[in-house]
Formats: sequence, structure tokens, C-alpha cells
Amino acid sequence: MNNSVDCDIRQSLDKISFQMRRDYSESLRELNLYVGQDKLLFRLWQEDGVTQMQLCEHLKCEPPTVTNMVKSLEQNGFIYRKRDEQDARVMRIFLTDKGKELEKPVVFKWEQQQEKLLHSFLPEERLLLRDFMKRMERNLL
Amino acid sequence: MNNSVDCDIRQSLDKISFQMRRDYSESLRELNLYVGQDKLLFRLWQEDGVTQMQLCEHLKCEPPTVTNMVKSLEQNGFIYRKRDEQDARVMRIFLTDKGKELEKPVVFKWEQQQEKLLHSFLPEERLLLRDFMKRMERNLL
DNA sequence: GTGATATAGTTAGCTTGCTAAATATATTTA
DNA sequence: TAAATATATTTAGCAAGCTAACTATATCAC
Repeated sequence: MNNSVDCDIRQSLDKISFQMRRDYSESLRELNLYVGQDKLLFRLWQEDGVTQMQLCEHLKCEPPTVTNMVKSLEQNGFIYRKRDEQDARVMRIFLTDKGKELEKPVVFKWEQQQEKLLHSFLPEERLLLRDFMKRMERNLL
Repeated sequence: MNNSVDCDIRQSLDKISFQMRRDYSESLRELNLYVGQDKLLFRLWQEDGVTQMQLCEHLKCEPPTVTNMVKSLEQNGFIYRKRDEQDARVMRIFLTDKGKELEKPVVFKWEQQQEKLLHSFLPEERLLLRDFMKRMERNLL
């Protein structure tokens, strides 16, 4: 029954991603963030003043999603928007001090979550698992 | 750098679940379903006339989420609601014929998705992968 | 039986996601 | 130069999720 193994894998993946998202979401609420906003901020920690279009590409989501996320993050004082001087269509997004301060605690939460997910895995198992994950990732392209 | 492997695994998992959800969501639209509704229907295919509370437990989500999903599925004619005769607080959910007919095409879509995710994996790799997934699942409890 | 508590479900309002359609600005083309 | 097209963003409205607060019904305790 090859199929039942496949089915187990799909269901397990489903449970893991659901549970991770929920746990992580709850954990981020302590920082006054919603799940997904950390990924947007991560792009800004790498390079400040990025356009919404660039955020779209990084988050692999559609423009209206970015509009909403940016609006929420701006209302909470983590970022601010500035219209580009060369091209009046584009909005550039900048971190406030409050937004910059989130980097360390967010990265710490990522590490916490990784550790929770993987604590029972030996180093060589982690390498193999990474290989499997990357292969599945490619399969979905 | 054990940490960079862990980080890769978390990010990869994130990408896989995001992409799977998106692909699957798109695929379900052909059946006029939204992602997540299939899981609710699955519970009803196993046992018709279940209460909303039981759906909550099965979906591992909160009561308002079920209220909304049930409302949407009812409006689209896949299920209907009936108040319990013994206990006037509880709502029992039943499949319509239209809802029953979805079982086969939905299961087919699950199989399609499994195959897409795993097509490059050998049978023994799938067994090992399943083991890894189950271990991660347990780690999150 | 009356009052307190527990249970089932709903409503309101927030988030991330989406699509379709609208707006504003740039660029290209005739 | 004027019209057509392309690009960046926003708005409206939908879905799954959530929490907090509410309603309605049951049950338990006195």
C-alpha cells in the first residue's frame, strides 16, 4: 500500500504546518505581530526602503495582501510609507525604530520553533530531512 | 552550523505548506470548494449528522470558524443543518446529494497532490520520510 | 422550583490570503 | 502630441483562521 504511506505523509504535513502556524501565530502575538508580518519585516531588515512590489515577490503573494499587511504594520507603528520621488506610482516602505527593534526577538522565536520541531533529530537525520524537504519543494514548482 | 540546517528545514517546510495550500486551493475551486471545506466534508463522509462541536474537534479549530464554514457550505448546497431533537442547543449537519457526490473527486485531488509532492521519492524513502514527519508531528504536541 | 454554572452556537471585528475591478502614473506607439 | 498600453497600488468583497463577547438551552445544586 504505497498509497497509504503517501496519504500519511500528506496528512502529517498538513498537521505540522497547521500546528506550526498556530503555535507561531500565538507566540508572535507577544510581540504584537501577526503571522506573516515577520516575513515582511525580514525583507526590510535586509534592505530598508523596498517597494511594495518587491515585498510581493519576496512574500510570494498578491499586491492586495501586501497593501493590507503594510496598512496594519503602519497602524501599529512598525513601518512607514513614503512615495518614491522618481516614480510617483511606487510606495517605498521603511522601518521605524520600533520595527528595527523586533529583529532580535523574532529571530529568537524562529530558533525556538526550529528547536521544538527538530529536538529529537540527530545531526545526520537533520541533513537528510533537509534534503527531503528541498526535494519536495522542487517537486511543487 | 547546525542552526543553518534547522533554519533551512523550517523555511522549506514553510514554502511547501504555503505552496501546497495555494495549489490545492486553486484545484478545489474547480469543485466550487474552498480549501479546508474538504476536511469538513470528509468528516461527514465518514459519519453524517455530526454536530458542529464534533466538526470543531475534527478540524481542530474554534467554533466561529465552523459556523462560517457551515454557513458557506450550506449556501452552496453541499450540506444542510437540522436542530437536534433531544438537545435544542446543538445543530446537526447533514450532506445533501451534491455534497455526497464530492467524495470521489476530492479524494482524487488528494492523490494528485500526493503524487506531485512525492513523485521523485523511492518507496523506501517515502517510508523514512513518513517516519520523520510523524516525529515532527509528535514534537509539536 | 429557583439560581448558578456549563455547554452549543452566533455575532462582531481583527488577521492573512485571494480575485476582480478601479485609479493613478509612466512609457510606448502611432 | 495624443492615444494605447504597461505598471504600481488601492478598494471591495470573498474565504479560513482567530478572540471576545453574546444568546439560548441544559444541567446541577440548594
